[in-house]
Amino acid sequence: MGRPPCCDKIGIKKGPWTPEEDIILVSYIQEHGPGNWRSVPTNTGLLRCSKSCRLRWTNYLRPGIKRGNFTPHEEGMIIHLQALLGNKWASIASYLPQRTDNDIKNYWNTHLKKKLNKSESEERSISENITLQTSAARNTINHRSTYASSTENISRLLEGWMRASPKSSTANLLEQKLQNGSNDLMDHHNDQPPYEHVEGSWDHGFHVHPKISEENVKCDLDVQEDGDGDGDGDDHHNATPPLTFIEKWLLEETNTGGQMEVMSPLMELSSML
DNA sequence: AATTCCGCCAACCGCATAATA
DNA sequence: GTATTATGCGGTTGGCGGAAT
Repeated sequence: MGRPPCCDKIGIKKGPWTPEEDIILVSYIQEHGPGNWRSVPTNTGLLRCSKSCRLRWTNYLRPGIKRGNFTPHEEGMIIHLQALLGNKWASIASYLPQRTDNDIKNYWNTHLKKKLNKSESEERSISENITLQTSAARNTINHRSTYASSTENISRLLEGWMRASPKSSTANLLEQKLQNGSNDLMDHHNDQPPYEHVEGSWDHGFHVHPKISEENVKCDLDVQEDGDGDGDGDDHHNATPPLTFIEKWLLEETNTGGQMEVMSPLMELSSML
């Protein structure tokens, strides 16, 4: 019953990959394409489990991966996407096609978290001197970890975005949706990346993210709203494409190589967090 | 020069969900 | 419908290299 076992744990090699193993894996995937990881160790003779092969491919060998320092623009995107989505690294990575979720996660844990903590404590020391602060404002500062779970706060973030974006009408719609009670924006387990139109190619040194090849572009927002009581999902589908504002905005930012003048309001927002 | 400390990052582990017999 | 495995994801760890002492 069920599927056959993934791989027997006996004789499985662990630890760093050797160049020889990399070559074997890459040439196998070039021939057969990524996927069906279960058969990779068997067919290649690699003494690795399928998981390890997949991870090695997605995090290191996959073409189109950008390595090295993160640009300020990428940094800004990560900060804001993290505020919006929480620690949904795969979802965040889908907005930064050249970066892996692992890379982003590492960068967050080693750089950005410290950076934000530092600015947060500075912010706190300043705020302690301001007596006319509302308790809500204090919560914003002191409960960053739960920030993304608040629809209200997401709306506030979007307010900042709208100031920076020309697509205010779409933004308004999205904000309305959020204010109507949808708080599922951060739940990206079923999210599809926004760049499904991007075509991967070996020739261009770019590979389609595994998730891109799946054509079901589903919107968590709409799904959430279908369950909000009115049961009317069609209107929403006609009214707004899934996450259009956020996704297009981010894509445009990426494609233009980083427009810091547009990012600056976001930077201000991040310092608010 | 030797040792210790610290930061970075590749890889592993465990869990949740999807897929399949 | 159920049992079982595959796959994907996020959290965590361990090794390596450079900085500090």
